[in-house]
Amino acid sequence: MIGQEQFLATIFWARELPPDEQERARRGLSFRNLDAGSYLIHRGDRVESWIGVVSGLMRLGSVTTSGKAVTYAGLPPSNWFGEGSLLKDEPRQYDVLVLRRTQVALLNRASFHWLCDNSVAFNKLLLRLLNERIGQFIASVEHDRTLHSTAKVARSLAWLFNPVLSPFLGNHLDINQEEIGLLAGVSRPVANRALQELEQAGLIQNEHGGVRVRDLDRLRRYDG
DNA sequence: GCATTAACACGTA
DNA sequence: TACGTGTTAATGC
Repeated sequence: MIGQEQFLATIFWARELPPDEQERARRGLSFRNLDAGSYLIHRGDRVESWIGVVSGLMRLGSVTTSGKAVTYAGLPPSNWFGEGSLLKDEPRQYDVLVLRRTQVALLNRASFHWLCDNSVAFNKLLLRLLNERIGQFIASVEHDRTLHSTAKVARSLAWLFNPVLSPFLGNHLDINQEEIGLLAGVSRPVANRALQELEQAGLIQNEHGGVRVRDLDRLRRYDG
């Protein structure tokens, strides 16, 4: 089992719970290491746990009948997801692809439901995350028709760096231009040009194998 | 027109 | 050396 110190350092919501609930959550946690290119979840899988990204990068999406990959969200470190399927007790609705070597934390189903039934703090946490996701998806529907490639990249980055959904991420992330393209749904050359534009606009700073966000508010609102 | 793929040179870890 | 970046040419929607 994970130690108390590591628990508080790696699980962003740990400190929001009172000590007895922390203990219950800590006992329900386990960890897995995943290789790039593998799938953590396939659509239709049984739901076994609530999942948090400790390190690395994954992509939540699905594959259309014609075989085209569609991205719904990037999953950077400290992002927790999958509560929807747990709450509804239904099979997974999406695929989760591992983009680069990743470690995940798994809160088992029994602990998740115990916290839902007994912890006010945990329910507040879930409400906050769900509310933030609703905002993201509504904004996505609103803009999807009109966005050009640079704006798509800007929005994808802004989503990754959402401080409510990924509070431990800070303003830097190890992610290369190919991976940004995969998240934004554009090719690598287009991602490359978009990143240069966004850098010239002062919104981000490109680093070798990574990105630093300079102005998250403007990045979120960027429309070309 | 703009995007994609494939290929190349170059720089960095 | 292996990987990431920047760019171009050919091609497609």
